[in-house]
Amino acid sequence: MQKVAHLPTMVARSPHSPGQNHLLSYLNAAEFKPLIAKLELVNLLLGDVLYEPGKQLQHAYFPTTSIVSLHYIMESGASAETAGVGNEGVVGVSLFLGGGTTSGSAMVRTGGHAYRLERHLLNDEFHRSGLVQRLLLRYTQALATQMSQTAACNRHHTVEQQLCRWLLSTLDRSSSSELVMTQELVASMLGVRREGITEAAGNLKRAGFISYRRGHISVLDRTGLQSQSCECYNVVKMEIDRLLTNVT
Amino acid sequence: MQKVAHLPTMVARSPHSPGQNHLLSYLNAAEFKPLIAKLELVNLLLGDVLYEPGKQLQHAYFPTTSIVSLHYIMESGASAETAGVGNEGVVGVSLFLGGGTTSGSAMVRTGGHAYRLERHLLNDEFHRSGLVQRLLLRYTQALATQMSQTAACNRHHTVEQQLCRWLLSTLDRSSSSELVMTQELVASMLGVRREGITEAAGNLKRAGFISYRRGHISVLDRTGLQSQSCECYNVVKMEIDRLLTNVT
DNA sequence: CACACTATGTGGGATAACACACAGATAATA
DNA sequence: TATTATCTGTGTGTTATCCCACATAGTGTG
Repeated sequence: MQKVAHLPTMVARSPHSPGQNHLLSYLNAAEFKPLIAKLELVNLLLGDVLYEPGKQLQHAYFPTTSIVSLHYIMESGASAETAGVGNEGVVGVSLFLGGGTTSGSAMVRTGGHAYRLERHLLNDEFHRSGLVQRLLLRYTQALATQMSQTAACNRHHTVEQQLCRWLLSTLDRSSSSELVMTQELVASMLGVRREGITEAAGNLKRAGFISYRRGHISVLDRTGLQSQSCECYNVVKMEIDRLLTNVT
Repeated sequence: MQKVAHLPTMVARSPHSPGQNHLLSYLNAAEFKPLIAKLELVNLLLGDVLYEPGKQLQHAYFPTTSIVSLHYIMESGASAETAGVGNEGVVGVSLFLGGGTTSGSAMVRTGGHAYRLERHLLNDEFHRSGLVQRLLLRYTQALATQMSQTAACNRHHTVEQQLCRWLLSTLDRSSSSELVMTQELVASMLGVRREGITEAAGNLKRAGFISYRRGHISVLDRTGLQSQSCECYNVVKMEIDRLLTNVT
């Protein structure tokens, strides 16, 4: 998913580079150097909460190796992920949309790095109405696509199909085929019971698509997973590609 | 929901006025007269399709008395509404977000009127970076809130709770307490079977909250419906109010 | 008025997911 | 190494929703 062909000069050689984030990788022109210089590299730990309902977000986060879950926590305490954000996107669209806060939360679901930008700097850049604005708006549409696809998927597809979709989209945001996460975490992201994930994962293991041990899931057969996944994975992936490839 | 207190001059006295749409009601300053003049009043019929996956949208629609459903149609043919748009919003955010098309569809679910604006005119105005842009971006966030709340709601709440939520939000967009719609239509919007709606509606009727006859549903006790509804109705309503009240 | 069409009501059986309870296995720590 | 935490596996029973079939009741039309 991370196409950096349009960006020969910024591809990461050093362990950390803003170019590892797909949106930031577009900003290689000289005019963006001052902006890039203001990015702050942060290390996000599993479970870190980037925002909560009603709390003013202070920074936008551009993940590189981390993955963040946007989710809603119900009054009952149950929760459900409505979208995920990895190196293809940015956490904090409400900053430039104007709301400042949202009714949902953002939590780190895979530890790793991200570059963050202070909210006023992001807003100033957004209102220059240039490439950054176009990128952020297109990404906003990609995010809306994810949310509405999740709504339809939650309605019509089985836990096993959804687990496949979720593993595939997580894999796209990871550098390794071994994902570090417990079944408990996956369950809370999908908003189902842990036992349901145990059962679905058992099926996928028996089919030879994945293997796992306590806290780790390895994808052995990506194609196999796709065959068991619902269409939602592809719909979202293709829409992200369409919206965020060759933005000028 | 349609607070027009900030707009004393444009409140509808004539049967049709752009001021009946909450977003358009903000545009009462002299500078917007040329824009308002370019709005075209259209009559939308139940079932009209405003856009489909992959098809370039030609106009943005600002409903006044009509209600439009944004939904996704699965490969299986099943569908699910991901958000509704009435006099509080606009259909076609993908025009200014940059995608042009979406993976979902938009269909009229309550016949009525809307004002439409040719896509280039909308885009030009958006890029003036003034009030219209701020309104559209805030509405975009409200729409995203609806989508993600629908995702969580589909995961955790019962058909009856969701029916209450849906009736309440439809009522907010209607001038009458009698909604013109079949149980079949409601079922396809919520993405459940018609029998499920028959059963849930029967319960609400027995409780005295609604009455209905072939093709018509009347809300008798709004408070009763709220008591049976999930929290999702209020979350979305309050967020729309917060985001779209007193925008300057 | 008769008819066709569509909407609504209801029942029986299947199934996916839930809730709870607990056993076994693995990792972290003392 | 022993102990404790936590994670994973499994069973039983329950429930919401689905699927299918068909009965009943409105509504519009010729």
